[in-house]
Amino acid sequence: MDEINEIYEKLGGVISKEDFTREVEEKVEQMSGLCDVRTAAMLVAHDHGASDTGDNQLQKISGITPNSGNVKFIAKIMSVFPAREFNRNDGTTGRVANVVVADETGSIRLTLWDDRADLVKTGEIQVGQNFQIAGYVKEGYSGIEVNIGNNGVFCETDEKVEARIDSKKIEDIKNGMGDLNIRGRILDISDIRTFNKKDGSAGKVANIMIGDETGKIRVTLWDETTDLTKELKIDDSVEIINGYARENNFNQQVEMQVGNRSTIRKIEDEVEFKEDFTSIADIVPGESYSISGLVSGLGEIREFDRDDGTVNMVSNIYVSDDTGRIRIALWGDHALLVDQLDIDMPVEIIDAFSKSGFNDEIELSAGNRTRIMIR
DNA sequence: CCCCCCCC
Repeated sequence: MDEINEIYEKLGGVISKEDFTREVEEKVEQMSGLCDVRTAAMLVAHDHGASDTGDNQLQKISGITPNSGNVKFIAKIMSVFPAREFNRNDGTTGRVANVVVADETGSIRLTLWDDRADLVKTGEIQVGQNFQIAGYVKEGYSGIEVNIGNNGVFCETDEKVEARIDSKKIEDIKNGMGDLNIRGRILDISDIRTFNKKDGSAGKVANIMIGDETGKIRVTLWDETTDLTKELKIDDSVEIINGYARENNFNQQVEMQVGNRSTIRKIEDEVEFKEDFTSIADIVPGESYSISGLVSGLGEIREFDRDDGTVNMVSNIYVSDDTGRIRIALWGDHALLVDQLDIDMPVEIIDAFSKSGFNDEIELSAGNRTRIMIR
C-alpha cells in the first residue's frame, strides 16, 4: 500500500485519502480484474490532475520509433490475434498474444505475455476497448512492436481515444515494408493450395488480388490465414492489418504478405477500383496486362501433353482494340471459353502475361491468374 | 515458405 500512498501524495491533497482509496477500489472493480491496484491508483490520480513527470509522459503512437525504449501511451484495440502457447526451457508453458492498437496518430502492434495473453484467450480483450499501455519497443519481423513485460502496464481506461488505422495506398507499397495496413477491393480469390515447407511440414497458401484507386496488388496468405479467403467475395472491400511487402522470388513482383501476424477483415466503406487497360499497341513482352476489346478471331480447342505427362488444353483467340490486334492463348479451363465467344463480342482480359510467341509475335497468355470477362 | 507463362 506504500506505493499507493506515494501516488496519493502526488495529488497534494485535492481529495481526501478516504475518497482516493474508495475511487481506487471502484476503478479496480470497473476494470474487472484488468487492472492492478497500483495502476488503478495511477489512473485515479491522473483523473484528479496529477501531473506526470518527465519520462513518465504519455506518448503518441506516431512518435514511437525503434529506439524509443520504454513507452507509455493510451490506445484503442483495433485487432486481436489468437494467443499461442510455447514451451520454455524450464519446462513451463508460456503464452503469447498480439493485438494491434491505435490512437489518433497511428497504429502499432503489442506483444502480450502469459497472464495478459490469457486475457486474449478468455475474450476479455475486445476490439474497441481503450487501454493504458506501458512497455518497451522491439523491432519485429514486420515492423516495430511494443512488448508488455512484467513491469509493463496494460490496463483498460475510460479515456476516449480517436483511433486511426492509417492505411497506405497500393501504389506506395515497396519491397521490405512492414506494419502495412491496406484497404482494397477484392478482385480475385484463389483456391487454397498446400505445399511442403523446407522443414518438411505442410504449408497452405492462397492469393487474392486487391485494388484501390491507385492500383492493384497480389496478396499472399499463408497457413491459417488462408481460411480467411473462404469468408471473402469478389468486390468486398477489405482492410489488411499488419501485413508486409516482399518481392516474391518467382517473378520479382512485390506482393503483400498476410502471415500469422496479419489479418484481413471486411470494411463498410467501399474502396474504388478501376481496371487500367493497356492499348494493345503498347504491349511489350514480359509483363502482365489487362486489355479490353472485341473478339476478332477464334481457334479450336487442342489437347496436348506436358513434359510431366499431364494433359492440358489450349485454345487461341484474337482480340482487337482501336490500336491493334493480339493473339491470346487460353490455357486450361479458359480454353473452353471459345465455345461461348463469337466474333465482335466485347471482352476484358485481366492480368494476362505477354511474351514473344508464335512467329515472334507478341501474344498474351491467359493462365490461372487471368480473369476473362465477357462484357 | 507457394506458384504458369505450356499449343501450333
